[in-house]
Amino acid sequence: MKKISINQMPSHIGEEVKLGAWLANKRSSGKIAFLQLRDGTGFVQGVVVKADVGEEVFQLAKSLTQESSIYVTGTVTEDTRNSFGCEIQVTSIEVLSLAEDFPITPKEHGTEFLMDNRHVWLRSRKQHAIMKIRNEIIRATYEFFNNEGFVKMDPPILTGSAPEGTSELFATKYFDEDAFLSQSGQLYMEAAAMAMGKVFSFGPTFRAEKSKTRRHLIEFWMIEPEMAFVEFNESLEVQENYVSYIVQSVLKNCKLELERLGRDTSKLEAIQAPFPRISYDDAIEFLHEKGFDDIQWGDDFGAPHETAIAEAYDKPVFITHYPVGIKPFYMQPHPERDDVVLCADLIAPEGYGEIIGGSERIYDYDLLKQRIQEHNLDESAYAWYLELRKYGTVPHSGFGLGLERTVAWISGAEHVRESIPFPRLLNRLYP
RNA sequence: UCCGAAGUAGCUCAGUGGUAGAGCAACCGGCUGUUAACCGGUUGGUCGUAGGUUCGAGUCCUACCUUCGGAGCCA
Repeated sequence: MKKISINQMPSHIGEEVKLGAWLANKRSSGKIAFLQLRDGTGFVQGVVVKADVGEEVFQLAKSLTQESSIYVTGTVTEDTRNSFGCEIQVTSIEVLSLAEDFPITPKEHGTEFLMDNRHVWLRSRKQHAIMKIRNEIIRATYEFFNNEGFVKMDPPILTGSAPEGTSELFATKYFDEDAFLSQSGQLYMEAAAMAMGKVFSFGPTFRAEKSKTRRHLIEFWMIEPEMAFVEFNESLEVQENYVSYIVQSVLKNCKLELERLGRDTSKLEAIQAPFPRISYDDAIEFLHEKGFDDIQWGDDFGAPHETAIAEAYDKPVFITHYPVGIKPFYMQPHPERDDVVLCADLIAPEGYGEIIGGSERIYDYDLLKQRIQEHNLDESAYAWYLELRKYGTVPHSGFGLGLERTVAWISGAEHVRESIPFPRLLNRLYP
């Protein structure tokens, strides 16, 4: 008899098969029992009919506890009453381990309890669906950048200096030296782009910020492409094509998961390049028209401002050309204005906030050196970065996409803590 | 760091100065198509911690702790 996984069942209808599974839940009456089975690849219902299996197997089925691990043998049948399309008519059950007192019952739970039990919360249908969507976004990311001729290059995680000096860093020791966990691989990716042309990284990022919102994690994953000979507007096109690609990939390959999450897929279907662009200048004017009198030209947007702008569109929107004073030192100035830079943030719809920040980078040696001095940065730490502008400098652009915010948006999760397997939050280092 | 809310059974909550409650989970029983199944029964408590007011405090007061939501900052 063939041992298969749940996701293979639709192509084995009518056959007798064996499944390794956990019992997610069960319902039973005097003569029939329904076992909700899961094996990681999917969820399926097992039907145990007393008249067919006999007293012994039936009593065994009724005695199973939530999350017990079993081997189930039975015949795969078609069933159109559920969206998966099949069931298994159980003939025998082998108990591998009888679970006791599984903490997450089929009832509501509070956030703290669920987070304390994250190691087993991941087994639930909703969390499983979000993790599958996260995986699909990662898979589509590799596919997109490979198709576009990018090379994956990995920047270091341990660094010796603060790349931007703005956010707080996690400090650690590197033998006798001070070291910090990476908060962005960007500067290294610029060096990589000068070697390989178009590159992208995908790795963890650490920010010791005391942020406590649904959009913030202390440790999160970022995709950072960097492209030589690519100017500002060309970079925006890559960004909108990339975001469209991952959304459409999820729609195509995660139908069951989106359904299980109750996601409104019509909103995702609309996510097709090109995306609207609004300049910082126009955004300020727009906000004033909307009655926001708490922001002036030169201020950075707060969360309510971003949300108000995003609500005006049914696609992600680029906010471009921010004032030079509220952006990092490495951004290329506008060719005709010295008060704004060639940068753009991409704001996701439905209040999920900024998912991409990007810019064209300064490629003139003297200007970059001047900016490093203006920002009071340690010149010796940036010597290698500055040198990139000495040896055949070229226009280049890049951006960073926050994976968890993107996962939260596409899956409709209310908080980024559900879009990463083991979230690191302000007061959360366990499990 | 600031603003707001909340801590009562394993979990989710009710209890508004006078005997500590319900649903779910667990356990026992019933039920042939259930979908957070349903029905009956049983078990289960240092009411976040410390102090105070009161004849009497889960309830009122003070301090502290923890969690949640938001702000700032950012992806």
